[in-house]
Amino acid sequence: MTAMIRSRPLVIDAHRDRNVCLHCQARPFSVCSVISDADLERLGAAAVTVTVQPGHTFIQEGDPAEHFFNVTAGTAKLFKLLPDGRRQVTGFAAIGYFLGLAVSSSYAFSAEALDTVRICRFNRPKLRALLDDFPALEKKLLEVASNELVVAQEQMLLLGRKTARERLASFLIARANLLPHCAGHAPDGAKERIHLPMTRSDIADYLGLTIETISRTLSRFKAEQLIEIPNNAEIVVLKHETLDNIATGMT
Amino acid sequence: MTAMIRSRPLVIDAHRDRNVCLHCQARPFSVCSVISDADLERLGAAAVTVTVQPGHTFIQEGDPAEHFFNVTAGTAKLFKLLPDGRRQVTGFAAIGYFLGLAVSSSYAFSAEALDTVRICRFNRPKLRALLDDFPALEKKLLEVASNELVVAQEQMLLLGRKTARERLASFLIARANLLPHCAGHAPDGAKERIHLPMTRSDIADYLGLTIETISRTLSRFKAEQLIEIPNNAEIVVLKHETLDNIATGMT
DNA sequence: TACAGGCTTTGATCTGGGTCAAGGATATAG
DNA sequence: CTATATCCTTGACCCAGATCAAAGCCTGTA
Repeated sequence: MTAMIRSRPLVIDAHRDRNVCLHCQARPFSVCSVISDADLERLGAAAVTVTVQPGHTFIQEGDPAEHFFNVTAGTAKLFKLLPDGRRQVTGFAAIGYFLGLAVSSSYAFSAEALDTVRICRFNRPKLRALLDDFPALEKKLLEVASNELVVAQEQMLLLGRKTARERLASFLIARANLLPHCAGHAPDGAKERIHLPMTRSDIADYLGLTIETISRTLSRFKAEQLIEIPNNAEIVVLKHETLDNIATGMT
Repeated sequence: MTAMIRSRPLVIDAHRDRNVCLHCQARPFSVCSVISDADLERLGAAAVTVTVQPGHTFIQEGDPAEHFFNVTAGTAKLFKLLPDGRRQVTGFAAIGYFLGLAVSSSYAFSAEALDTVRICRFNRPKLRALLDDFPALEKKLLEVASNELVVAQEQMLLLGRKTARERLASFLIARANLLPHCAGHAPDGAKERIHLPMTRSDIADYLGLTIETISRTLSRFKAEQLIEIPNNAEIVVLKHETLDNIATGMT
């Protein structure tokens, strides 16, 4: 039974709860945080909860953009392809991420689940109605879009002008800053254990490098005692400040 | 007299016309297009018209973001710098461009006028008031931000995964598609004359290359009869389709 | 007409990161 | 426990584009 469900790439959760949003773990991290508790039922009614299995591509670049998504659990990679298969990962969508800003009539990117991903799905008309009814939601989306643009420009600087070493350092620092405690201010002593749900190949495609360069550069960081690599999915940042200096080209 | 004005980097236009917006050349291309004629006076009252001389940096990355701008004439380059001077041009802002989306509390980029640039300047509180009074304006900004994100992701693909040849072809095609007539559908026969207000150095910093590579690649395109270069600020696209195929990696 | 200063082009050489290739670690299936 | 697959690491070598260097070529000034 569970095996059967496991084998299906997309699962639309059967039993709908009118209070899904009220108990949602992702709410404080997402655009939904601007909706008051009183209006949550309205929000929940517009959304469909979907579970995506690891490796499944649930948004295909170029497809008509009928749905918008909010990630409530897991992580997805967002990417664009060239005809010959070259890939650029444009970002990773984790809990709270609103998917569907970089969208006109069709999706500008594809999205694939890295692990088991849970999403809230809205169709266009229902989202439109929500935005009309809750101006705060529209304002929040604009704010989120602005932040995404800042991040995108930072990534252009990385892709256009940084060395492999600087790119990896930037990536590790950005990941470390996602951690709840004292973002961006960890001293060189404190150990920060960061989780990497993506493969080396995904990191390479995100940073405009190859897996070999990722591997070599991480090995070098390890040799320099800047990081530890307990396993492939985790990295311990030993010297946050030093890595931060490398990331910003101050070396 | 004119010489004196020329020497000042920023000129705030003295004689304010309450109907500035009504006769604005940039309106059809800008976010202001969603404001009805009846409300135009309100819009004009919130804006200050400013002229920026070529070469002047009128937005400095990191400065507190007190103003938002709308370009009404000329072109500016938007860029980010690394401490050692490496530069990434993240875009070019021409007529109708709204400056201030990639902004949190401080500017995420610098902006420098390439030629004489005219801008409408809004301060934060006044823009906030306009957005509250005209929800259509907020919706329009979200739409514009979405489009910018699509463009930004396309640029990440270019910077992360395209060859020098593909980058230049992409740039020329994007410029050609800015031309009013039949965007994106010019046959290989038709001549499209594109204007380049920026230097080779700016193009290099936009495409993550060096001026030498820009120059060599353009020379090669010329030798292959794909383009003509009547002067440094203009390029005639002879084979749009062929360049488009190069741009998308289909070669 | 000459000269200065800033772009741009072109050539020669170098190198960071890509490509190719071999092995090692982990994981899931049988 | 072994087989097969997938991912990761490391080494040897190569090349697209960077760097270094030297002319051209405008445009404005006098």
